[in-house]
Amino acid sequence: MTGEPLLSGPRRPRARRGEGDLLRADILAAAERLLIETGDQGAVSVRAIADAAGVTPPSIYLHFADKTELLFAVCEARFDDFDQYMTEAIRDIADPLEALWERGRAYVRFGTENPEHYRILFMTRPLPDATPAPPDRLPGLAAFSHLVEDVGRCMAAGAIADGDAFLVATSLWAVVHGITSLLIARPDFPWPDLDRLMGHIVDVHTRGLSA
Amino acid sequence: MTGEPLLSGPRRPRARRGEGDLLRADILAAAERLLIETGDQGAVSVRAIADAAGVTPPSIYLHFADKTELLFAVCEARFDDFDQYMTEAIRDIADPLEALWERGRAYVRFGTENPEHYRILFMTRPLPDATPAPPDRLPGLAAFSHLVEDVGRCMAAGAIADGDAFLVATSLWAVVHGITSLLIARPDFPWPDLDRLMGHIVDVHTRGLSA
DNA sequence: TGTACATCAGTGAACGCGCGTTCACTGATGTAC
DNA sequence: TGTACATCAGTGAACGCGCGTTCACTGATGTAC
Repeated sequence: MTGEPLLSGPRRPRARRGEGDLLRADILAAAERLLIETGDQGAVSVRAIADAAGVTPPSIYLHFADKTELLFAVCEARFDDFDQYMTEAIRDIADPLEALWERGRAYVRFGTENPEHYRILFMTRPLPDATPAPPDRLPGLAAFSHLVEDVGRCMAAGAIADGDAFLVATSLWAVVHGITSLLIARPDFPWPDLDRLMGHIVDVHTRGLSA
Repeated sequence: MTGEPLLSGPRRPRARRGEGDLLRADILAAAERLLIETGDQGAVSVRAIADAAGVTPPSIYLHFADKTELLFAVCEARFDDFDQYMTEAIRDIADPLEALWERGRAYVRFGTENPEHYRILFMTRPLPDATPAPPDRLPGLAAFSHLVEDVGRCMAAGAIADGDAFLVATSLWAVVHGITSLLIARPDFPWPDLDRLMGHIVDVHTRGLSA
């Protein structure tokens, strides 16, 4: 009596000698794909990832010490994407205040279009890795620094009142995160039209932060 | 050879006839206690809840159809607490604008002091219950309605510009939720002093929403 | 050019575990006569 | 007041399952001579 095949998906061809690291990328891609498909971090098991990558579970451990390290690596890659997405979105905007608001809109857009990524990035408990990572390599720090720089530019241009750019950036982050995460976590709420809501928030902050 | 005892905690005395519902309350209390202690919804198993309540796992099913129903019941109770906490906090504040801001501060306080409750209420995916609950019984709606009323009072008093109270309330909710949930999910971030941050946000909104 | 060998990518089977849930049952409690 | 009985709260054991991880291995690939 033969058992079920260990791999239900297509089998991945074995990498050539010296090219073992190719599998690492495939595993990361598979893990991310599963996160998006299932929409549930808890449902993404090592077995499922291995299957999606076309290999057997032990192969995972050739490239990652354990499941935690694997998921952490997925997050790091996503943070980079997120930062790039926002940078791209405001590249051609000359007015610093408009750039700041567009960064906010891009933030909400990325989050709502990639809810599972966003959930991993900002809505889950920090991995119990216990090593709080040196502040200069805190995942997501680059993106936040870019926000602080945008705020600084607005202050320099006199578009918003001079003050603590870090404090202002933190509170703006809270606003866009609040919208994004509530849209993800409470889709059943009778949300007003998103553009209208964002417009209102931009208005309030334009007046509230004006010089 | 005798096995391990099924209950590691103290055994709960059997309820008297007709008082079986007492266990229901004990189970809810135990589930909530575990959520707070472990700080992880996934770590709260039916077995652990039963043990904490001093009964065996099958007893749970005398009172709840399944685990989902049990956790949902816990959430409903928490929503009520949350609403009451905020109502209490602003009871003696006559000025409508000051009451509005204090409601916000109470919101953040409740969330950061009860992070696991808050996580269940607003940071987890809606239970796959699939019944989106009639809007009038949406858990948490009472609390939100009270916020809308506060905003309406501010508009009536001329403390903030007239407009769509629902829209304003939604965006204020997003702000306080943003702060609360980020504080919970990203404690390692170099947060500014919370009072200072809240003060800044209140200032911005006072100016931004002024008539 | 041919062959023995070391290296490397990946496999198959199994481990021990905790999970949600079901089922047949026990034994205390209140009730009817 | 005494006893048989129905009811009810809760138990003990087991179910099948999927999990993360380990271990000894296989077989293809490149290299040294």
